[in-house]
Formats: sequence, structure tokens, C-alpha cells
Amino acid sequence: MSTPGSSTSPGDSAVTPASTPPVRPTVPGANLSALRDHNAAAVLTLVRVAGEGGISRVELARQSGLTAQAISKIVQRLVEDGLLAETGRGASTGGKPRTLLTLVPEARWAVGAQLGRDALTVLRADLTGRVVADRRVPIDLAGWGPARVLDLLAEEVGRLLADVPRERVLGVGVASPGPLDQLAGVLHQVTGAPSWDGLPLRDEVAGRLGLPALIEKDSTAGVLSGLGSPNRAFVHLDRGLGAGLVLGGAVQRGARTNAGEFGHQTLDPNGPRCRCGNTGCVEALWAAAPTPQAAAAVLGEAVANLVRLLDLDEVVLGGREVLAAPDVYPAEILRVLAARLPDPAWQPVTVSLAPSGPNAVALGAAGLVLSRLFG
Amino acid sequence: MSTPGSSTSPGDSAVTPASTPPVRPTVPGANLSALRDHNAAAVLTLVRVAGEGGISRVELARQSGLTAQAISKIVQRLVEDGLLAETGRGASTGGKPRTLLTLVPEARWAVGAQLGRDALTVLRADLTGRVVADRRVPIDLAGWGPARVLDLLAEEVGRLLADVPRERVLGVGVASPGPLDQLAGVLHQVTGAPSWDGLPLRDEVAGRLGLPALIEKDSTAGVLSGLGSPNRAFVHLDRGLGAGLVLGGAVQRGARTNAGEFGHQTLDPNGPRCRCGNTGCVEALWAAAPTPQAAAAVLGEAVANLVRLLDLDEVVLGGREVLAAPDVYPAEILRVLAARLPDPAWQPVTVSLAPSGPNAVALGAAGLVLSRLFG
DNA sequence: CCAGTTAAACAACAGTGTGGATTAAGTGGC
DNA sequence: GCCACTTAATCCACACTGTTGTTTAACTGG
Repeated sequence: MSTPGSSTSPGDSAVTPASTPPVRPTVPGANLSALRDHNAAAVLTLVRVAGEGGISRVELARQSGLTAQAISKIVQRLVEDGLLAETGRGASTGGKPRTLLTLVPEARWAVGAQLGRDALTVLRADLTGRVVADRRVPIDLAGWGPARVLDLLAEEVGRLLADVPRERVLGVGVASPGPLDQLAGVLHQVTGAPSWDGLPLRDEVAGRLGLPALIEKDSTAGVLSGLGSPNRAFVHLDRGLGAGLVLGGAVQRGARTNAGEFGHQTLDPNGPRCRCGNTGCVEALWAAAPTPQAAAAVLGEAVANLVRLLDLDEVVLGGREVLAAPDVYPAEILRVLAARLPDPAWQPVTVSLAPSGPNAVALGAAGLVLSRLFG
Repeated sequence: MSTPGSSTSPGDSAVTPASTPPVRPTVPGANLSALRDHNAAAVLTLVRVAGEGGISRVELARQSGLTAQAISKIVQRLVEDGLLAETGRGASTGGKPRTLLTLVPEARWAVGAQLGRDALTVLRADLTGRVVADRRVPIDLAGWGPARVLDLLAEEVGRLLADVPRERVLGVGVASPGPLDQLAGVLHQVTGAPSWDGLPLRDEVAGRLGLPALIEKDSTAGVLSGLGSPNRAFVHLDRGLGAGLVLGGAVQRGARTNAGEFGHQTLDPNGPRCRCGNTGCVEALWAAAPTPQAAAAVLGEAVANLVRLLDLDEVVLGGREVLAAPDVYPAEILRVLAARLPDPAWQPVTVSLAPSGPNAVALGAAGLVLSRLFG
């Protein structure tokens, strides 16, 4: 019995092994192999969402819409693969008690990395998305250039994986400032870092590490750092302002895989000039704000636009600027949301800090790799 | 052999027959029946996209990722169902020429309706999405109240379907001003029309006509009025400003099925007061613009924000205000886009009028029904 | 006319989820 | 302590999916 996703099926395998052709376009058709992988991924996701308490086969059947028998077989395969284990029993409701299943955290590992302008973050996450080891080292992205940075990345990742069987490593996800071509795995003109322009980052990383690799815009990666609503945004406040979007349950990258340009929406045509050339962008107003409170209020306006446009019910905040004022941002943004969206129908919008804190983006990059299993 | 979608499968059937329970929540699991329907829908979509020229089985196999044999069987089923027909032969490339397949337009019909504040539009579309009959009658949505309007709607739809076998009618899609609960099929507080608040529109329509019914926000319906990019928006300029979004190939409705609130993003905090209570909303600036040119320029700013945020490559315009100045809007919006997104990477953004003109929203409502077949 | 080529169908098959019957493991009444 | 009852999970036969290998259909070109 094989690991889900490992067998031949049209258009699966988002993770590109180092040796295979870079882009396999997604095809609409699905065969039995794809069906099996899809259902295995669905079951794994349900178990993941259930968390440490576990979930029974009966409940899996109910939530998945599959029959008890199908669940029985799927679970059997996943147990044989070592991904699931029976770790408890539920209370009886008059008959045989349910057997509870949970993920085996150490069954697979995912590596996540964030290429920041002045720091490299690498971490290893287990199957449940928990960070088991992380490291942050200062770099100078623009000054050092790709070779030195990628050597360092390879060295740090190698250290993370020192005592880990390679066959249990799903791959490496690398988050980078945009814009980039996520499908081709190539960076485009990172502002102020011309030596990175056109770099085939994905293949470089895959080649150096001998592991499947994926790249992602930093803000988009952030939205994958944890589970959450099917309609949510990760708002990333670093040097610039970006947003990662999950809509209708799927990550949205847009036509050129550069969705999430959140910082350059005009909020005030008479506002300060922005580095992008226009005036009154959120980013410029935010950067010009005298206090964190004022900055958060500006951001709140932009978030209100976002929530209204996309009908979100969850906003997660991350990035160094948020981490620098963790008490200010969520509260202030919620205040602006309440003022701008007074209708109670909008009320169940949650605004919170990313639980993974400074690891959010790198963890999201690892989550991208995990999504190979979880669909 | 049955029509795709007609057999039992978990979580399929977005169209609710008049007699079945209103909401069947989508489940992640997929069985063989769902697989079959999925592939049938994929094939039908490929044939639809190919258009009048038709498409061969070989090409279907290539584009779908399925084997020639699978395509052969799927096509056979669809031909038996009357949905596809062999309508031509390709040129030989040294061997047996390919047989070309096209949709049989009259195999199924979809009815679309738009409940406007002062007009009711109803139309009948064939399987290819072509309007074969349409009618527009004046109404007073707020003044008349639901009973009178729905009686009229039933009468008009009955007329459209006079000579059509009922079993060939997929259903009725009804577009309405929002907000509404698309899943439950219930309207919410249509501004200025309190008698419609809470109305179970979907079940009312389904009951009166004895046909499956679906409801949709008008701007969201508009985006389904035709084929297009997987990342596109329909910008609807009627009394208010709304947007329908297709992202990652899927219609986006958001957490409460009210995505697309496009008109109330703040563009200028010192701008005019908007009816929503805030100041400087696009909608207010747009309404206060002295000329169509100026109005289009304001809209262009908002569209630039949208395109940048979601990385769209297609924007379709519809609604009476656009139709009133069809030469002004696309050109002016394109001009603003070029100024705001000077990077050539953004250039392949198309801005165009909806080809279906005043029928766009109603046709999109019909398209919603067609998507039962096309997935 | 016939070898070569490409399209499409035929036949046998592997593997998926399904349905009905069976086994496993509890509860609760007596 | 026993036993009827209930619920969970599996066993077994099966229907139906797409796949593989082979055959037939239909056209090109020498």
C-alpha cells in the first residue's frame, strides 16, 4: 500500500521531485488513483482537524459522506502507511465504543523556510503542523546574493534533518518576498535585490537538498500556517503589506500567482506618496502613521474593505510589525471593523494574531508541503 | 445510462429539486458515482469551451488527462444521453481522421431570471449558454411585494417553457439584489424593499414552477454569464456597485455567501458621504462624478485595487450604467489600469463589456443552473 | 494496391466504493 | 452471572470506474 499521492494519477503531485519536469499542468479528469488519493486526503484532513482528541471511523464516515466500509478500508491503508494510529476509545453509547484515530506526528516531516530581507528562518514541522525545531539566522538577501544565501539555507536545513530518515521528509517549502512565479518556481525582481531576479529558486533548492521543493510568496505562505476558516486572510505586516487568501477553502494565487497585493490600494488620493509611485496607498498611510494605534487604524480600514469584498470571517495577523505591537493591532482592527461593518451579520469576523508568531510564514511554507498529503 | 449528476453521490447536486430538503452540505468524500459525474462534467466543459468547431476524442483525452478508452466510454454515455453529438471530422494527419464532437444545444434548457428593482428579466438558454428567448417586463419590486412579482415571474417562465419538454429543463436560476443566503435560498433585507426580507425565494420559485431552483446575488450571477478566465471579475454597475468573482476557477461567495461588496471600499476619506454611512466610498464618488468619463475613472481606481489584490486577468463590465456609456467605461478603466499597474507583467488584463449586454445577470443565473452539468 | 499511420472500439482486468451479513465489544435489565 | 440489545468495525460478494493490450476502422502516400 502506497502513500497517498505517490501513485500515478493525472494532475496530482503539487510537489515536484528534484528530478522531474518542473510544471505538470493540472488536468480536469480524475481516475481511480486520484479518487483514492482524494479520499485519503479528505480522511487525513478530518483527523487533523479533530486534533489530539482523535476521531472515530463512524464520525469520519459521517463527515466525509463515505460509507463505513469505505472508511474502514481507507483507514486501514493509512494505518499501514504509518500515518494514522488508534490512540483511544470513545465512550459507549449503548454498544461497542468507538475507536479513536489520530495522526502519527512523526510519520512525515515538512521543512519550511522563509527568505527574509535580513533573516533566514528554517523550521521542521511534523504531520500535525507543529514546529519541532526552528532556527533564525541573519542574512543580507540583496547583498549576499543567491549562492551564499542558498548555501546557508541548505546547511541549516541539513542540520534540521540530521536525524530524520529522508524518506519521511515530504519536501521543503520556501517563502520569499514576491513577486514570483509559483508554478514555474522562479523569482521575479524582488525589490532591491536584482541578483535574485529570474532565479529558479524551486529547482535550486530541490537540487541542493535532493528533496521536493515548492516556493510561495511570503504572505500567501502565511495563510497556510494553520487551520482556519475556508474564507480567511493572513495579513502580513513586514516591510510592506501583503495578504494571503484562502477563499472557498482553496489558496488563491491569481492568474500570475501574485495575488495578495494588499498594500497598494488607494485609501486617500491626497495622502502621502508611496514608493510604488501612486499616492495614498494603505502602505504609505500605514508607514506614515505616527503611532502603532494610528497605523493599526489605517490597516483596519483596508481590512474592512477586504472583509467586505470577499466576505471573510477570519483575519489572521502576522509579520514583524504586528509582533512589535501585539496588543494594539487586533484590538484596533476589530474596533474599525465594528465601526465600518455595523451590521450584525458581519459580526462573526475574528481578528487574531498568528499563533505561530515569528514562524508563521516559514510554517506556512511547510504547510504548503503538508498539503501534498492533506489535499 | 443516466444523465450526469442524476445518480446518488455524496455532496453532488447543487440544484435542489422542489421536493427535496433545501440544503445538502457538501462533503469532502467522493465515490465512484461522483467520479463519473466529475469526469462527465469535465468532458462536457471541454466540449463547451471548444465551441462550434467541436473537439475530438483524442484531444479530450489529452486535455482531460484521461485515457482514450475512458474518454471513449464517457463520450458514449453522453451521446446516449443526447448531450453530445458527432458533428464533423477533422483533417487526417496520416491516419484515420478525428471525429469531432459538439454539444447538442437543445438537449437541455436552463431558465434565468433577474429580479431588478424596476424590471424583471427572464430568459431561456440552451446547453451552450446561448439565449434563445428573453423577455423584460417592468415591475416595482418594493411596491408590489413578493406574491405579485413571483406570480408574474411564474407566468413569464411558463411562457418561455411553453413548447419545451419539462424533463429537458435543468432548472431556474434567479438573480436578486443582495444580501441573501445563497445556501438556504433566502433573501435578506433588500434595501428599500422590506417585504422581501426573509423570503425563501428559492423554495417559492421552485414550488410555483415545479422545477429545481437556485438563487444568486445579481453581481455574482453576472460572472457566470459566459466562459472566461479562471481569475476574473464581473463588475456590475447598476444602482449600486457590486462584483462577482471567479477565482481559481471557482465562483467565490464568501463565508455568508455575500462576497462582492465592491462599492463601499473607501477611496477618499474626504469624499462625499455615502448612503452606507461612511464617507468616500467608491460608490459615492462614482455617483457624484459629473461625467461618465469621471465616473469611469473612479471605477478604474477601484478596479485597479481589485485586479492587484486578486491578480485577475479579466474584468467584465455589466449593468445599466455601463450599457448607458458603453464606449466610455472599458476604455477609461483600461487607461487607469495602465497608469496604476504600469508593470508589463500586469498588462494582459482585459477589460470588456459583457457580450450578453442587458441579459448578463439573468444569463448568469441560467449559467448557475447549467453548472449542474458542467461542474 | 498495399504498407503505414492514426482514431476509436473491444475485451479482459485491477481497484474503488457499496450493500448485506457477520463478528467484536460494550450497556443494561434481571 | 446471564442474556437481550445496541453500536462499531470488518468480511465477503459485487457493481462500476478507468486502464491496459488488442483489434478494427479509416485515411495517407508511395
